Amino acid sequence: MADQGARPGAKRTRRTRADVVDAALGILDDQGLPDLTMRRLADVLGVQPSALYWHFDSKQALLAAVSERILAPLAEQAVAERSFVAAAAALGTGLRQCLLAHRDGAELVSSSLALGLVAPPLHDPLARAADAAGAPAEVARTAAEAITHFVIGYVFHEQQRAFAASLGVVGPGAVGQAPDDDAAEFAAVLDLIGAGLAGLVSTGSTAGG
Amino acid sequence: MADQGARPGAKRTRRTRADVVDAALGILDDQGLPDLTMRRLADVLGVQPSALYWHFDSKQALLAAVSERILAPLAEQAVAERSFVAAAAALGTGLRQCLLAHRDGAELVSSSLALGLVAPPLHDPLARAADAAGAPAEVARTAAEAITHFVIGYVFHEQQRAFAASLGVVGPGAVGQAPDDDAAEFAAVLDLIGAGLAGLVSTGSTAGG
DNA sequence: ACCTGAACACCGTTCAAGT
DNA sequence: ACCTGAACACCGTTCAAGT
Repeated sequence: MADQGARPGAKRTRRTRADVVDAALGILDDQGLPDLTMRRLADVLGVQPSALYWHFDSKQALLAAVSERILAPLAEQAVAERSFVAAAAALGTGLRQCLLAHRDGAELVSSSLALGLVAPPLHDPLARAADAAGAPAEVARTAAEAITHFVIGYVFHEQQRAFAASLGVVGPGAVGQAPDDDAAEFAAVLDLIGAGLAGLVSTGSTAGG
Repeated sequence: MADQGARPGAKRTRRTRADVVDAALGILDDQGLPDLTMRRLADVLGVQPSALYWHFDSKQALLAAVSERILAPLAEQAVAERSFVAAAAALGTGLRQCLLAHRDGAELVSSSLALGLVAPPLHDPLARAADAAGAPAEVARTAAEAITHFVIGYVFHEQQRAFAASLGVVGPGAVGQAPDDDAAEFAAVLDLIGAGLAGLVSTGSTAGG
């Protein structure tokens, strides 16, 4: 799925947008986001850097396309959960898994999302879940905000810490956190948000608006 | 506090670490994080770029020092709240205010934090608040994780959206969100987390560990 | 439609040398 | 202790021109 490109004798004559995204995802997974440069990407594709600007307007636009690909599995995820709170938790874990599936996934998606170049991944599915469960739409939006920001922030931290550890860097934030504790801690905090959410669903209104 | 540097006739002979951080913060506020380059910073200080490497080992180390300065007001904030949940909410809003006080504050702090070059800003004060209120330390840690990640993610989004709007960019994520709604929405989600937190405090244990 | 070649205006970092 | 000067190895992007 990602191992095409500079295979010595196999020169494609033409590339498509999807080919470029494939190659970019390959570099991301193998080398990480800092090494995902237009010049390296062009190299892998056997093309001049300027050629990439025929396919994408800018590097940011390219990264947004990669972000969409990373988030794609989430759209296929069934939201047939027994309750709205359960659906929210399932989508939160699903988002985490999408981000963890690719090196620096959280950082990449975070910036595309923040720049508004990619659609918020939880808003639509949670709106549908709320509709199905009879929960108010305003609660769905608040829940989507809370969970999206928390999950991205959390996984960003996870992935950066993994990177720092790979360099042997030990900073003030790296105190005795074993990598296997992450999933448990993540689940704990997600439950925390879910508990608040359960209160909102029964009340039917957000607190600050 | 930030308007010193290339004042034409006023050439300092020597600079201190604090001078460099001052100048960096000035560039950050005036031009934003992408324009905070070692070369521009050297220019403002009337110095060669290489001179900065006497004061800091790397650009990341410099940015960490700037992050610490941005988070400094939080340390002085009194945590004498009536309850643990109230203290958590107050610290969350305090963190948001620190980040909003400087252009691209959330992005900058987020990366320093993720790299472990700066101490997590809420862990210590929340641990003290839990101690004072008789709440378990494990709850304080979970709360700190949830609130820190949420606040940084939220403000990151706020600031990036403000930037995108300043360029006239309209993407799939920028649908009808008035900038004045941010504070209300922020408060709503913070309350959401607080509600879950209240449950935890009475229970005395986190769910996933 | 898809790409080359060459250029423009930048980056962070290192390191010998100066005072 | 603090900084200069010069270099190294890069960046993203534009644009005329080719096929």
